[in-house]
Amino acid sequence: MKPRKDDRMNQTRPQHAALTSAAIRQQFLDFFASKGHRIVPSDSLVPHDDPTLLFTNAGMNQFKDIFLGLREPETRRVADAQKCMRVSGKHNDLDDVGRSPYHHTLFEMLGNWSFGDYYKKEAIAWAWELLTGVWGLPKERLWATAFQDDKGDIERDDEAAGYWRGETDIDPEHVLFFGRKDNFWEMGDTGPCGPCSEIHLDLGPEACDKQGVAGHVCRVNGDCRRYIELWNLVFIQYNRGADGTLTPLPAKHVDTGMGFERIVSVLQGVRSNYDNDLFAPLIRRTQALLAKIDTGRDVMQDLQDPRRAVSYRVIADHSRTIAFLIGDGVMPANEGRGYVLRLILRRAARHGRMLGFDRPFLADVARTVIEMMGPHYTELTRRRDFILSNIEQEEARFSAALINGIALLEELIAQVKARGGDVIPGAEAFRLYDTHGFPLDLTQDMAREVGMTVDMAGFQAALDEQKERARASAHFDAQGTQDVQIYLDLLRELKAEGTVAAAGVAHRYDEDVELETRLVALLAGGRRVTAAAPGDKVEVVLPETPFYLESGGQVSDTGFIARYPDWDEAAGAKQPAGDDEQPIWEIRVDDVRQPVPGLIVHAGEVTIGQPRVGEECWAEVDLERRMDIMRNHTATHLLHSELRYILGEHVHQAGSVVAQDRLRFDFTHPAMLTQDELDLVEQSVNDAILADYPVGVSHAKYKEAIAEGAMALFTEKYGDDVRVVKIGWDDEEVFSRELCGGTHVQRTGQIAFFHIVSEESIGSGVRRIEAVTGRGAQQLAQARLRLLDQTAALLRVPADQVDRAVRNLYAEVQAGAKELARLKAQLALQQTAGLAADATRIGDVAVVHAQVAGVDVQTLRDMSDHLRARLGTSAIVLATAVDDKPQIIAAVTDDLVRRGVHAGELVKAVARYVGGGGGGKPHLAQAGGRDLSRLPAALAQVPDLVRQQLQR
RNA sequence: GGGCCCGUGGCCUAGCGGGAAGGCGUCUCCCUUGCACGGAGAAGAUCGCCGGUUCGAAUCCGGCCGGGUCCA
Repeated sequence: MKPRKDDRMNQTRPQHAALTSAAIRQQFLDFFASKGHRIVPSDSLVPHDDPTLLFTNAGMNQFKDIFLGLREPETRRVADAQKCMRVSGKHNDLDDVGRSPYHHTLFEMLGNWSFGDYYKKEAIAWAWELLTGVWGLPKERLWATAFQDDKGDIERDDEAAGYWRGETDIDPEHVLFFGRKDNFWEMGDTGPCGPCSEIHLDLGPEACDKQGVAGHVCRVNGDCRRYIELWNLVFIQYNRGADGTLTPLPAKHVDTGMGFERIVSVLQGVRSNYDNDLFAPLIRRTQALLAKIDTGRDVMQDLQDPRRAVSYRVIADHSRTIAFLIGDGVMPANEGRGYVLRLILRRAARHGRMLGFDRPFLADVARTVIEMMGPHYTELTRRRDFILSNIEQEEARFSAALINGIALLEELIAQVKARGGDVIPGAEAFRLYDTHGFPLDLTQDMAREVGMTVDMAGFQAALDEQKERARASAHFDAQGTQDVQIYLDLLRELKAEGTVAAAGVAHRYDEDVELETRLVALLAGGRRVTAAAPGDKVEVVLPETPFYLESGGQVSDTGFIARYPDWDEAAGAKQPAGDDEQPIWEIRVDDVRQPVPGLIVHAGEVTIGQPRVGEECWAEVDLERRMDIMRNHTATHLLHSELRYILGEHVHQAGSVVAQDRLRFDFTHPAMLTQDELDLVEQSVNDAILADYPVGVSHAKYKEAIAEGAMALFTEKYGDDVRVVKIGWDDEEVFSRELCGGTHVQRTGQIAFFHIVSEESIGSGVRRIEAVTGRGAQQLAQARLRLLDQTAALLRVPADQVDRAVRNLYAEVQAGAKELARLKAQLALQQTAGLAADATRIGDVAVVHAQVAGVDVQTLRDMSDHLRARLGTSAIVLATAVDDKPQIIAAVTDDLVRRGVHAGELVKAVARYVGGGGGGKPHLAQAGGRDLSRLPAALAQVPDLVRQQLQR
């Protein structure tokens, strides 16, 4: 009997039919824990310290520094499940999502790492043990690959192949060699790299999707779906230099990655990832939601329809991505990561609408994502409400964009139809998409409904043009790409000498603001020097430093490094003798940087003398400036706490700057703050200052600190040991508790005063508050009060009555202006009688041409209206002086207009005499000029002009 | 980082170089005991802000603020 498809699939998982994805993940982690690995949490999807990366896209991202030799690992064996995204750049799976069974925007990568510890033998043996021993995959269906250079330059990886044959009981025929494309891994053009060894699974001939294709042969690394890659074991053993040569690394590493969704499908015996228990519940949830809406069909049959099935899959895939991204602090926005989130969210919403959703539904699907994934990715559960409300808001924004777009498109269709066309111009379709965010496929759908098409070539051309423009203007600032190599060498050398500790330059900002130390290295112009002279720009390395290094938004300290004359004298005289003591040499420190982890350099200028490497010296932080910074930093925590209290728990920090003169705090909040809210926030922060809470710094384990409710920044990377800044009394509910490495005042009272300077938007859903404290606030208050006093003096009222005085003054001015206008109008109307009597007669036509004193243009118009009504058939030209410049109004009755008299031409001709121009409608026109003295002569022309026009 | 669109009485919109218009809402009166009833009248606008061009700017140009949207 021929085995049925299902039977065959079952053969690949004989032992664990009921394994859940959560159990599989846990078994992986437990397995490597049993092999001495430390299990670390997944890093954020938002990479820190790596501007080249939009999203975490591989398990090794968080260990990149270790492979590059920039950071020492805390332990040599780790394993984890890392959330990753592939939606941009080299790896872009977005377009395949939903169409292929295994491409996802968000996925988990299971990995185990060795940092200079175990190597190929163990990595191979353990991978085999887990797959065949723990998970019971059939050995005869597994294949292994190893590296053999197709270019013949690099050594063949017989070592790996040998371990496959020697350390496992894999069929030796199943060990194959492949070239660079499949089996050599490089991080970039230069840097660590090495051969890799992959494990593939044969799903059986039925899995082939190229059956019947002429010449197709199923094979490992082939082009069909029969053989799938399960696990990639990378052996990092070389460093590729800038010249392309490979040099063996002293410490060899292992970097492995196994796609979680795929192994779950394999172990659960399903063909498509959308059928495993990571995705299927999301599809079911979507169906259940849809079933509540009258779609006119049985949604339970939807998956039979390939097009609808794609929509369900896209929604399932994207809802995971959306929930995780927002969980990691990414907000829908019009640029960067936020834009990718918006794109994905709107794609999902669009697919929902194609299925028949007529109301927001994504948050409901995301709720299921959180229920499913929350137990392992606890940030989802912690930020549940935040995630859901953000999804709701963005979906609502999308709905608004659609409604607006539909109205615009209907208008456009009507225009095209009016022209007798049936093609919507590409440029117009693009404008809808580009400017109004209206999806192209919707434009096409709506066009089709009325028998029209869209000019796709035109659309594409417009899109290309847009892309070209964006690319042309993208200037990637070559931000002083100093060669890090010099710093790496320097640090290595200093460590070897023992002048700098193995852990790097000791960072003592927490304990001291000045300390006695030694100048261990000097750089000038990017080169190492042994001495420097006044005026030299230098970088100074000390074995330990009291200077704060910019981090967590707090700017670096400035100050001095100096050597004093009493240095070598008797003990006890080592203190700088006082302010008036002239140092032997002095370097002004303007900035503090860390070019490579562990190496802190003080950048500045030599102001006095000639510092020499090896000399002892004092490092002194500018204390006054540091105090200002500390006030601002503690105030930032108070502000954060109050914003959450007053606006709600949805407020999360989205960045901050703590400088000496101001603080800047970015946070998530959907709307502009009202004045009342701002006032309340400001007052509450000041109350907290006056309460004079103690500020304490403690160290804790990350998990414990979070469990106690400490606020952590979304995008920040925290080690296991964290520093917690607590504001409040011990025996009461603490006021604020945040993970923070910065410097703070001891008691909030030292902040003295807090004042908000501005509140603004920096993107949808993110607000920015700038504020001042202490001395800055005092100076600001002084300047403002002075201004107020001056204003009060001008108004001749006490300062506290300035607002009322201005209001009264304004009301008076307005009332006066109104009354003046009324009187002027009255006066002017009284003049119309005289003007009418003086009208020149040209046949049956009355012509009025006169200069009126002390009126405005509006009054002239009113007068002309009256004159026309009074005189009947008439042409009227009235002028006056406004700001010493002539203003002219011409009015003509309708019957005269029909007889060829045109007020616009009339007024234009008159205005020409006074050096101006004008125009208007045939019955009413307006003009102005420059030369008031010629106005009488100009007006005198009017009867002739009217006569000419009548004769035409 | 680069584009594009929008900002007009409390709300929604028209006007896009020469008298700030309409609808909803508010107020007064009339009619009417029902539902978004009908009629007459009134109040309410620094046309987002600041500059520039022009005889003249809600309108054109530039900058800023606020909102929307696409690309990188």
